[in-house]
Amino acid sequence: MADLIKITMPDDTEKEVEQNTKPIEIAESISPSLAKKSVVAKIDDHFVGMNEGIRFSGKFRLVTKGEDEALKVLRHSTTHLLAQALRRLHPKIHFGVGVAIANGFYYDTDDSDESEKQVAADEFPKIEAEMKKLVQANIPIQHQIVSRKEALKIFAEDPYKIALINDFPADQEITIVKQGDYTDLDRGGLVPSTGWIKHFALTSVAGAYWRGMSDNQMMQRIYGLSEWNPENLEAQKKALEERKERDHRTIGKQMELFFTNPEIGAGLPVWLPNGAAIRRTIEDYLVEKERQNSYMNVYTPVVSNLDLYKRSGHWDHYRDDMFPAMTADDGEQLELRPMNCPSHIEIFEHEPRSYRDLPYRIAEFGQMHRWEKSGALTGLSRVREMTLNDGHTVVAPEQVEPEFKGILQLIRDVYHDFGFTDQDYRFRLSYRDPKNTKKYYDDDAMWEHAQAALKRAMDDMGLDYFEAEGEAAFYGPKLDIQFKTALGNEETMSTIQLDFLLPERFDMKYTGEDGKDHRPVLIHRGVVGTMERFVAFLIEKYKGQFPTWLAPVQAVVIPVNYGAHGDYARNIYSKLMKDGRRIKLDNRDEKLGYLIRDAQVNLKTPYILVVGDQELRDNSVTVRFRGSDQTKEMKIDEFEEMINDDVANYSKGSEKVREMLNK
RNA sequence: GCCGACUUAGCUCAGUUGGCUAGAGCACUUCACUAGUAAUGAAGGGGUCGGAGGUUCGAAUCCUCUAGUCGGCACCA
Repeated sequence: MADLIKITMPDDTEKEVEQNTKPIEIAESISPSLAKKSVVAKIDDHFVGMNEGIRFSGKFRLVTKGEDEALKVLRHSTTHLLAQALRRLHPKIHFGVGVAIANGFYYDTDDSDESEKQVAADEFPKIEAEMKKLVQANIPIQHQIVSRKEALKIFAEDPYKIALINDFPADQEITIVKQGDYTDLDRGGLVPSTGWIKHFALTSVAGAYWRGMSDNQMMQRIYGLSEWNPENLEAQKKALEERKERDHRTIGKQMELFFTNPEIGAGLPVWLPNGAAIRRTIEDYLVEKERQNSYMNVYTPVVSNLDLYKRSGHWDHYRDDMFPAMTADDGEQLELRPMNCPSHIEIFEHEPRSYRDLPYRIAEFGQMHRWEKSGALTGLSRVREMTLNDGHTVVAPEQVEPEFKGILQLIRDVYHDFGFTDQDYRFRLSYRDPKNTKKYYDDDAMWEHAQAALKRAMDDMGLDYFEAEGEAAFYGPKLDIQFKTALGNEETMSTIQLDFLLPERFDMKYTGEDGKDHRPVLIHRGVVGTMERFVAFLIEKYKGQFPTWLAPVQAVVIPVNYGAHGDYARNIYSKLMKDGRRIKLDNRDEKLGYLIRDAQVNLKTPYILVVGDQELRDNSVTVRFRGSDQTKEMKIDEFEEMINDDVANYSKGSEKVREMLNK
């Protein structure tokens, strides 16, 4: 007779069942519909397949369709389905690690034992067809525990699996999963049979280093989607297409914002007039905001003596990512700056400083040059020349926390003006990697102290954050503000970095109240990171439909008939331009509908001003707001008041504008 | 940098297995239309097919190298 085990149901009732009872039996005893939608079971944190025996007592739970965890199980199961199909088509193919990810799954493959060509996307239809056959066959999926020796034997032909097994701790139980003729190493969390996997698609293939280490062999990572129902799969595919419509590279072309070309050089973007208008608006806004917060705006050279970066440590840490130094005739070595903190330190050091000068705040919109690896370059998000919204404040040690809070407040004020909410971002405290302290400034006490100070400040402000080891700069820990982009990536928007190292390196000091020299702390901060990345972010966020205050062209003036109304249109154009608005006069000899369409679709301008006989007579314009087909005739002064108000409050009143038009 | 794919007019894309002066739509120019809220009609100009080398009687189509772009990986002060 089998032993009894005790399982605790989700409602806390306890049940005694025979060991090796199958979860499906328990589910069926509760209700057939539950059994039908249960994907897998869990005992405590361990997965048990629906048709596998429960071995231990513990908390019992069924994972059912509709839960996020069930979707992960499905996607994880799809990796095995893919592998089985691939093994049939490529008998000698090897597999690395396959996992479920946010929108789907991937599996790393290596077919180099079989052919010179790795699996490529043109084979997807064939692979998908093979996967469908396996689904049709509804092959059971069963786990089994094996000894290390058995496992090594089973996977003797699979070098990557052997490597995984050899890295398992000695006491780890090894489980494998059998799916017909296919066997994989697996911890559990799979659907009962291949028939459960119905709606999937392979999407792309890309290189990926084995175990994520660039010294290792490169494998082919096959990405795919997998969903419970066809609607979700279609929605996923559609989302992939919509990404392209939002992509700043696509919109950048359409709206003529910027370009790059090989003649100028890879990763060196050129800002066209429309893009430059957006950027200039943001720069002007931020310089003014910084001024209000007691920052002094400065300019420092784009090239500096290389010794400056040797002294700062940048040369040691980032030499490979810096442009090669230029050597002048007289032997002086000049370096395109990758950062401007050393120059800002020189500004602080330019005169003796007193404690009365602190916090000493300077800021600069400066162009930085970094030798980004060719494979990393992408549109405006990753470039070799970028304009950094950089600022440095020099503080006494006891001022670190209040200054940190002040900077964070400035950042949040800016977010408010741009209409970002706390749903858009999360705070990351970035610490050094405790396992690899060699990468960083060598002073354990400093690190402990600084990391604790950041944490304390965040706790004081009552802000939620997460902690990330290994993300710190070499000179100190930092707060990074991570934004979710419209395309679903996460990137650093703002950063506040504590630095105890550079003040040492540059022997920074100020005279204290006691008349003695003291060592200050340097805080690096960026409110919007680089202009390139920030504008790319905004393009994607707004899908090119910039709020009026940022729009490259805030209104287009369209004469009904250029011959008859062109002069009047030009007058309106000139008046609004003179008053500070960005206006385009469309002087093409085209029909009204055509010009309106062009302004809406391509320029995505907020306001269209149509003028014809009637407007000429009334000294007015007929206004149409982007996204609405309502029009309203108003006096020019009236319109000007409206658009100026729109700009002045960072377009937060654009709802009001629409209401006005709808009257 | 690494793996893979791609690269044809300003833009978006066609161009069968290599074979006649390389195509379309949009954009641009010109002409006609006194044009009222998401594309008026007609005509015209524009590319040697990313670059270099090679195979061939013949290459946008095949091969090699190179540059750039895209999808990822690694990197990201």
